[in-house]
Amino acid sequence: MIQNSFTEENYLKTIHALSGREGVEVSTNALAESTSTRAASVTDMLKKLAEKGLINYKKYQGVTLTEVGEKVALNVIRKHRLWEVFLVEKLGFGWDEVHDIAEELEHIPSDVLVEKLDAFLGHPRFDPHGDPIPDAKGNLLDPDYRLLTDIQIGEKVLMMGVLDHASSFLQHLDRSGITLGSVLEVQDINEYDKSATVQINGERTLFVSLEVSKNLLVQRR
Amino acid sequence: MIQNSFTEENYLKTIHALSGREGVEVSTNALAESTSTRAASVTDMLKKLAEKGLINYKKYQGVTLTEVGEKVALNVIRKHRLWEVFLVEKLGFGWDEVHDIAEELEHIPSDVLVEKLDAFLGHPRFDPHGDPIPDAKGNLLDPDYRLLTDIQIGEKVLMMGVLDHASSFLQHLDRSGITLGSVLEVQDINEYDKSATVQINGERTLFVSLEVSKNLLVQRR
DNA sequence: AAAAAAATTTAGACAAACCTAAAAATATAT
DNA sequence: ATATATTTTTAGGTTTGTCTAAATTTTTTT
Ligand SMILES: [Mn+2]
Ligand SMILES: [Mn+2]
Ligand SMILES: [Mn+2]
Ligand SMILES: [Mn+2]
Repeated sequence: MIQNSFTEENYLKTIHALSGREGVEVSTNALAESTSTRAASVTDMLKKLAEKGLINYKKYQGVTLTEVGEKVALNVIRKHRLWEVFLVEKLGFGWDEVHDIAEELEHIPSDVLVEKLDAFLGHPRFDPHGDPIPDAKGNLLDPDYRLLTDIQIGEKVLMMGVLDHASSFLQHLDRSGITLGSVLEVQDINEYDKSATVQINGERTLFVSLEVSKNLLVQRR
Repeated sequence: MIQNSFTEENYLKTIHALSGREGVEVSTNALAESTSTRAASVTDMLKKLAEKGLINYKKYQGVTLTEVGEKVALNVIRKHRLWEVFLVEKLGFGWDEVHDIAEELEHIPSDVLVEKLDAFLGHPRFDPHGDPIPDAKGNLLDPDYRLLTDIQIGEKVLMMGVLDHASSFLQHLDRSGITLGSVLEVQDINEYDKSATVQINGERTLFVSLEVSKNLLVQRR
């Protein structure tokens, strides 16, 4: 098996993220934006990845992952999320502190390591942010969560994940006492600013701004 | 704090290893040999490391680590050995399987990560090969072990570590049933080939070749 | 359908870490 | 003390992943 570089893996992961589940074409500029590089650099890399058979690329047409590229991307994502579980569950990091470290750990190349880590963690299905962890074969769950903004007054939902992974957002949730698994009941929605009054675990009530609601993934129970 | 590259860290670690505890000058060729590069490449890197104040370098005179360089090297060694403990103790790897993976993990840059890992492992003082783990301040124990070749007939010693870290050697020890902590009693030494008859934990006796004796670190009890 | 704007690619460079071949310095042998 | 051998450095290139500026293609507007 040929080794992909750190950088190549990051491009594949980014293409996967921007491509969405429908596998839509990703533009050069979108990739430049996401990878904090210039469009010209992206073009260079796309040529190389196409050469290696990891992406489908036709000049000016955007890119999608090939089957092989998808496999590689999902394996990197698997490692990222497993390491995040390790950092939170075993080392006691906060969910707001683990992304950057996992960003490095995800490139450690050893299949045995990943499988042993997975077993050590008890084969977790979700990472600390509620994102599903692909299995060793590259199967990725697609839990159909909805946003808190889509929930009607009176409904009770489970907090299942976040759209925004920024540590500032996660820390805000910590201060609000909203964690994965919290039961949220929408008691009222303000007409003017769409902020919601939400009861948490049948206890405290809390005002949740639209900005926050838009980034909370929840599930009906 | 300025970041050193993966490669720079490996050079510093190698200089530390070749420099020994006396901090003797390391030659360009020795570094080329150890890093599997050419002397010309080593010279390039030495210039850069000297520029950064990590080594003392005068053309043609060999190199030593500066205080700062030593700190960096010891921190990399600390991370390497802690990760090896993790891989063996927590993930169930054999001591013959962990070196290459730790070689990658040792470059993950996060002081908090190292300290949390250290705590999670219970502040181990030695790695799976018996090598002492530097503390957070860069203090490194210097246990004065001796080689099994220096032990007289009739003496009982504790197996404390290995000089050779090659997996082939470690696997040979596994097959012989010699592990860290084994009590070894030298019962006889063959005049001709210096092979030893050794009793392990007061049980089985075993023939140990000179090649093996030369690589076993032991301690009088 | 042409013009203007936006997106993308090409051309030409650069830094990091490596290489080979040649030159220079140091060490060893006569 | 010279000659020879060894070690180390310099000179000039290569590859990877990046950059800016210019050229080209595609998209949008008029
Ligand atoms: Mn993450
Ligand atoms: Mn995550
Ligand atoms: Mn090791
Ligand atoms: Mn070790």
